[in-house]
Amino acid sequence: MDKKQIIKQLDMIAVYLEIKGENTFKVAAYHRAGRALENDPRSMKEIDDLSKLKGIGKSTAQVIEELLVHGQSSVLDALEKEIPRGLIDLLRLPGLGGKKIGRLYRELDVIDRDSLRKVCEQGKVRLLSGFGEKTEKHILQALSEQQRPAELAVPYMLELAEKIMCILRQIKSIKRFSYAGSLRRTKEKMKDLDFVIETEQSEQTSEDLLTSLPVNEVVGRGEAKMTVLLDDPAHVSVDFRFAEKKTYASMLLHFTGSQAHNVLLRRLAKTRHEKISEYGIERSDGSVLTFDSETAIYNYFGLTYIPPQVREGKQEIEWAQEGALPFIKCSDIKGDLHMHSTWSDGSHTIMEMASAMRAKGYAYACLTDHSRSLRVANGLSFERLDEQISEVARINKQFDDFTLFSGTEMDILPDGALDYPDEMLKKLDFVIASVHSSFSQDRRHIMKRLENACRNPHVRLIAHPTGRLLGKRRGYDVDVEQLIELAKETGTVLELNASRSRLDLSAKWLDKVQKAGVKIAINTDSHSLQMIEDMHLGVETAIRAGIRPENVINTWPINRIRDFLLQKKR
DNA sequence: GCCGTTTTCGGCCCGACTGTTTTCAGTCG
Repeated sequence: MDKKQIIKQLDMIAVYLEIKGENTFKVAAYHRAGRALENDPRSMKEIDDLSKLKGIGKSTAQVIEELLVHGQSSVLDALEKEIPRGLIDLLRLPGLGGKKIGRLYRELDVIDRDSLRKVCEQGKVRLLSGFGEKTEKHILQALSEQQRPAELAVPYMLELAEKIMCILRQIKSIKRFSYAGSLRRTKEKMKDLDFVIETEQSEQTSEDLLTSLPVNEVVGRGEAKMTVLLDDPAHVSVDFRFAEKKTYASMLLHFTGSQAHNVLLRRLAKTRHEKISEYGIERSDGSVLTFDSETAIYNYFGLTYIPPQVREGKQEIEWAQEGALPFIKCSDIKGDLHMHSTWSDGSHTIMEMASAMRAKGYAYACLTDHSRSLRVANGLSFERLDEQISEVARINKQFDDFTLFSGTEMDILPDGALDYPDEMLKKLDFVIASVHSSFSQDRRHIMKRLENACRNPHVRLIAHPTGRLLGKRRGYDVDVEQLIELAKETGTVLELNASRSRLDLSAKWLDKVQKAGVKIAINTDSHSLQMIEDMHLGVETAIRAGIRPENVINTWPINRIRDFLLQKKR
């Protein structure tokens, strides 16, 4: 049994114990044992003494040992025999937790959704002490509603968040605001949206929000927060937390999370006989400190600033105790090496794109329109590419503080051939190769195509290496580890495509890319002026993977990039 | 169930909101 499976079994034990009404700390202990395994970088084989891990003691170590040796756990087996499986599903219903489900099971013989619906319809639930008519009604409602997808992808959620932010900017009682939660941590998927809002009149603000937002249902509303379900197709849940000026930073820190990170911070506070909450830091004498920024809060604890993307409750506190985290920042980016113009499928002219890149403060950018075979994108013929090279040279003359490179995003054709011959490619400053067709080929064919591209002396970068579209399609069957090896061997750069719909490669792979010593380029693949702004999503994804700026070629100054492009590949 | 530079026993992260209750438990994040 591998680590993932073992963690799942530990979490299952915790869930069963929760329904059994066990001590919540015992329940948490099983979850914590799972997290301890998850956060340890070693494989199960490499971990010799389980109980040495913090969070794993005698009992949980025994359960894990048993799972490793026999593939099953007597503790879990006993729980499965004792407690009906259908109850697990009920935990997903909002408002129902282990305690209530346990009582429904013991007192009304509820074992699954159907039996729960029956006792609700019979009016039996409202008779239990601690339950009432409203609870019964809410359960019935939850049962009848279709299960929403557990998590939605970042492109959908970010667009929704942007619409909400437009509305927040119009509301007069709002002094400032920020999105928080998973979106601020740049997770690829998330369950809901969180906003922290500074206001002196929270009552008025929530009133204004309700009149201007497309709201389907108000889930909860109080002085300090409001939760609504939006009227979008997915009925996304949005939390608004209201803060005063002096608590804003603490509120933002708290609601950016993650939960696991907050737990680490609270434990750290506790060792200093202090208490941290969304309202500030309470010292041992009872006085409460507030802060102007998240940085000030971290510094108070002797930590350097921790970017949201690494606040996952792993080793980030220890790293920040040792000194500044050496990860890339948005301000490190000096250029964007992948963009399109009206010459292929972009919406803006070469001049418009170049000017926008320059206005963003970049020292350089590279125009990479599509190649001839990509007809749907109006790919450039040999003649048009020649023309474009001249046009780029002309435009380039108009800048003295900005360089526009001439490039291409060339298709790797289904048979593995490249879309332009070498004589064409050598005229260009920068050649990107990517897969845009025959996604359903098997792994062997896909890898052969990528290998051909890597081995071409002119191809400097493989764009969006897996071809995935977040929330839409999985991408093609690529062996990323083998691709990293190929990139290393041939001196090819791998892209982190910063477009919100891609974020490809993902943080998980980027970590391996950096460890292999392969260089990365973070590019927006912009097809419009607006898309240029997605660069921060790429940088944030890189931060999640712990990428250092020196390993990202578009952090390099113009001279170094120019040298790099002039040099032959390895 | 886990843990110990306050502790081998008695804690375990903190607060908002709802629905049930007349002071609080359960759920959620």
